[in-house]
Amino acid sequence: MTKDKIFDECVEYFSQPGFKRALELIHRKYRSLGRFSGKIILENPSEEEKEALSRYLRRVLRGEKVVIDVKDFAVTKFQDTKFSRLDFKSILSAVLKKEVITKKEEKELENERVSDFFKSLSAHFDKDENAAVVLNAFKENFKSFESFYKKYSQKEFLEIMKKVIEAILKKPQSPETLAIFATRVTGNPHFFDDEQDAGKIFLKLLSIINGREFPQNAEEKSELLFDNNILIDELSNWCLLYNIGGYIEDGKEDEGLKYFSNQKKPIILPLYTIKDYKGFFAYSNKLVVVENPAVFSAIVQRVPAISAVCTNGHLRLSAKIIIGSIAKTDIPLLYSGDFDPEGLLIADKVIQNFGARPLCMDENHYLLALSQNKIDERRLEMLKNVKSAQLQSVCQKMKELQLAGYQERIVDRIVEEL
DNA sequence: ACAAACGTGTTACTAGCACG
DNA sequence: CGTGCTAGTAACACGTTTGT
Repeated sequence: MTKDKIFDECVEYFSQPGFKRALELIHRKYRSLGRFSGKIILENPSEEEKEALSRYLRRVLRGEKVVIDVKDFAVTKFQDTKFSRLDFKSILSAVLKKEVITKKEEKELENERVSDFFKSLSAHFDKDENAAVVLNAFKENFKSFESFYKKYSQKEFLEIMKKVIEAILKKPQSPETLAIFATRVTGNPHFFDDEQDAGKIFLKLLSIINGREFPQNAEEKSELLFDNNILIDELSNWCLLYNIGGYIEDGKEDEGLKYFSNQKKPIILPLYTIKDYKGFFAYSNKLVVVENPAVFSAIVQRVPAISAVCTNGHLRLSAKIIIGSIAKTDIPLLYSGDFDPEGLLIADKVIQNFGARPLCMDENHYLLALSQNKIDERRLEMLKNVKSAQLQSVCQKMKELQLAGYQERIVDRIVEEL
């Protein structure tokens, strides 16, 4: 009889249904121990199982529980069969139709696969020193990319990573929109869109290389990309300005903004336009920042000499760039917003980031601005994120009253202060 | 003595909700 | 309709316990 024939015969023998459960358990034991030892326990064995196992182990098995010594099963008793020249492990593998390896071997195998992956990736960027830096950052932080690695086949992931790393190496020297940038690098304008995995991976790696946290929201995303000369939402991310000038290059004032200021006309600038300025400044000796466009409008009409920025809700990148730039010119910054959790959170950010002074945002003005609108528990929770000392007392009062207050009601007081 | 299993505490994602 | 928040859940790492 040839070796193959006896192997097949052996597989057939162990494939009988009575062995199935026992062999599965033996397989599990081997995975954890790395050898055939220990005990397995079959609860409630069927007659079929008892019969098959009794015959093989040459002892009578009965009762609700069958305990089998794995070493006895796989080594001692196996030696006594006519299959003794065969390897029990390969038989087990053939019967269960799966690999018989330990957890440790499994890990090592996986590590090897990952290391092969890195090798192929490095090979693609052969001798490029800049790439080596990026590759290193990727390797060292591989953990945070593992979910993507698992999601794709190695080949697919390799292709994605090639493009992502290429993109980082080719990031623009002067501002460029994401769609144009993606087309330049990959031929596909949507390749790095942030709902795509490639976009997420790109952002992740970019944030690591920039030594930053991964962007938590749309604004942080815009900001990270903007700092790398990539623009998203370049037309929808805008900011409302009044009496504010800009520098085209150092010291050279922009005539366009100057014209609108002289005309006392508010204007809206999108990120797309903002990107071309070197800096911004206020024509007035102070800057007032407001959340609400209606209040902005009232202030501009009644105090025409003021310089003003309207954030129109949450602080967006366009407003941050302009306010940040004006803050550097060392003039006082005043902020006024609504008295609700969102409004105080915005105020907190403006105070923390740009050293602004709250304008009419104390407890007294809160009481004047008070409405009947209830604030629920969940929204009140947000108040605990307010860090500024200047806002603590009004936060306290709000938790007490659980009512919102609106800027519109205190426009007169705001105007008086300016 | 060693590795695996278990339990616990922390972190990363996801879904659902309220707001503008 | 998109956004940011919280809370719930899954994944993960660490230290301890258990079994051979």
